[in-house]
Amino acid sequence: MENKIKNIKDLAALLNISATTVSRVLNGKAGTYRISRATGQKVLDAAEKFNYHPNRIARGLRLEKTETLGLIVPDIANPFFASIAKTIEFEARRNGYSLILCDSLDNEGTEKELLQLLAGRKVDGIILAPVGKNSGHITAFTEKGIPLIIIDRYLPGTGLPFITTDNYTGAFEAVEHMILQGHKRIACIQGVRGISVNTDRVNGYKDALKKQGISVDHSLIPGNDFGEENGYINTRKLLNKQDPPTAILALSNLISLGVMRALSENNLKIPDDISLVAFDDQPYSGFLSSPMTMVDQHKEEIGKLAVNYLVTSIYNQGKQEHIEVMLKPRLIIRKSVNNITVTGRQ
Amino acid sequence: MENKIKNIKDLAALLNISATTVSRVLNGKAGTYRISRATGQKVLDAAEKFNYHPNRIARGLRLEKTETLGLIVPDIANPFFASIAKTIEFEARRNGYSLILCDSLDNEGTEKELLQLLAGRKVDGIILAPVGKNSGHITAFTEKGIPLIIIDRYLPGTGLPFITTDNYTGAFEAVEHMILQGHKRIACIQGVRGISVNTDRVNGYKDALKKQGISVDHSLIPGNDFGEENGYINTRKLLNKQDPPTAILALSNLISLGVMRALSENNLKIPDDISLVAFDDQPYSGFLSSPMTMVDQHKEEIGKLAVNYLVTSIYNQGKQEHIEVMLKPRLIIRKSVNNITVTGRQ
DNA sequence: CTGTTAGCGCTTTCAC
DNA sequence: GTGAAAGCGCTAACAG
Repeated sequence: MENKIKNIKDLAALLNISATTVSRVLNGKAGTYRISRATGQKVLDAAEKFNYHPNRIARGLRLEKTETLGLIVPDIANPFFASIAKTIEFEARRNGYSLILCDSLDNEGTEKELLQLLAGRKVDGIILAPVGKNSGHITAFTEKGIPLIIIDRYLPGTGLPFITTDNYTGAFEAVEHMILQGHKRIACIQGVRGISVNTDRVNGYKDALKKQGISVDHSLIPGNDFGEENGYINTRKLLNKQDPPTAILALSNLISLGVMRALSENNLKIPDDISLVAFDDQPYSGFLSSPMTMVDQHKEEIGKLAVNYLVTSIYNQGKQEHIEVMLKPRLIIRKSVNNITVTGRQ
Repeated sequence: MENKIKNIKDLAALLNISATTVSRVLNGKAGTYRISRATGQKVLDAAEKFNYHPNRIARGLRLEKTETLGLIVPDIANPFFASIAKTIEFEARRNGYSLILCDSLDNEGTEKELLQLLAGRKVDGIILAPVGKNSGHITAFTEKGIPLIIIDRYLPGTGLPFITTDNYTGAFEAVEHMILQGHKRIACIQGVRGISVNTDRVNGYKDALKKQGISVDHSLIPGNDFGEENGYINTRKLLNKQDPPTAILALSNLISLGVMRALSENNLKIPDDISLVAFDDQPYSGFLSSPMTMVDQHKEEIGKLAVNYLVTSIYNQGKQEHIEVMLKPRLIIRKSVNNITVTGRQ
């Protein structure tokens, strides 16, 4: 029992057969090579007994594939990306892949380095939730031939395949909901300007307004970051206006946290004093000071589709089909939007 | 520019030098081997120009180290583990390591498989946030010689090194805080029984009670899971008692979400009708229906210490120093505990 | 200061 | 049915 079986040769020597045979059996090719049942079983038993697992590094070198996927997200502590990471890890493993997790810290330079790093580590595919508006480093990278799929955001005009949420519709429906509750002065606190997710949401917001004959007031569309602080600062500014909004659409869950902080500092209650809808439902969304109406994205679906796409691309020797998927979001109506049609409040 | 430089040999051939020299320069050993400035620069320039990065798989095979760390958590979508993963990824990368992320789905069998998987992938070290009470598969595993550190929970009597929070003190101080606010009937909704984190917290709870001369009522210590549902069900049961508690200590953030759900279904307000303190502060904790008083763990510190420990162990050829670290938690007092000393409410 | 050679552990021709 | 030998890309001994 104390024999040190460190590689396939040791095992082969022990059984008085060749490494080749052991390799074949262990890879389930006993049939293909017509290896006798006796030999096959002998190998399997020994591997089991000595708890031998082939060295996947050596295997990777030889096969020129590592059965590893890379995942780059801007912030794994953000519950949105954490949820996505969970389904991706699960799906990857189900398909025999391991996941190298990289956090780009919302920094484009880091993102670029990370792509290089993953290339050096010979991952078989990459799932990227990109940071910013620039995509030069990504398109340059795809020339290396490693399959890559963009999630969450997409980079228009680059031809990079992506899976994302139909953010336009998400915002449109959220705003329409608020309008139906009587709101006319609706603010929209933006995330990073110029990136697809944000642009689409803002456009959905504007179009919903226009459709109802409400003109767009650009002073009601501040902000330039998906973080909490941006929500806080801009809510304060909005509240200081002579004609403050009766409702706010927060373009991320973190922004909504900042909105709530500013509101509570001003002793303003949701939804009595002001209404709020935010993007991306979280487990705690229903338990906030006012259970929050949210635009929910299909995080599971995004993760599944991304992995499947990559697995298929890898199977086809890296030939990537171009796909553009936009999943319809879902408006979860809770209690953060006040109906002001009757009372005419504010 | 269209030369395909796919390995170190190609680059060497192009420059009419040996692969050895290229390797040495690229590994920063030009000095050690007294390689001429001219040659050194030539190599660096060419690598830059052709954007050549050595194949780390081949390197890993040769060096018998992959510069990869494995991280196993029970649920990466749980913000507690997501936060920890973030600092671990950051610290790992800072030390030149990449992170393979594994989610054990709170399942011990999966955890065991994952350990095997990581061993096969020849990670240089493993950070494990274990699932359950059993540790046989872990101690058996450490014999393989891969440095491993336990975080979050610890396994008493196994001699496995760990970094965790002083959960006893965390619970003790939380309960003491509630008692000072006049509470005497304080419930404690447990996570998984028998694991260190839970046991320590329950003991801290009991001892705080005893210290103040309050006897422990075992019917007030229900529960057996860290999830939301457990919090929900047991809160309902507690509320149905003829003598319900005036305060609840929830032993996880997810449990507290379940508590809040049950409370809101019964139209009970925090803290007016019932007080609540929970473990593990989250970004949203301050924005809940009542800003919640929380026992906060030093997630960053845990991540940093774990990586540093592993890096040191690896540096020392896998000789692991035995460490047991218990970080003092911090009670963040917000508004979810009512002072009932004066009114004598309930 | 630089190069030749061997070998990490695996799989895959090719041979019998 | 099975095995010997070559080689994936890299680096460490051993030369010189």
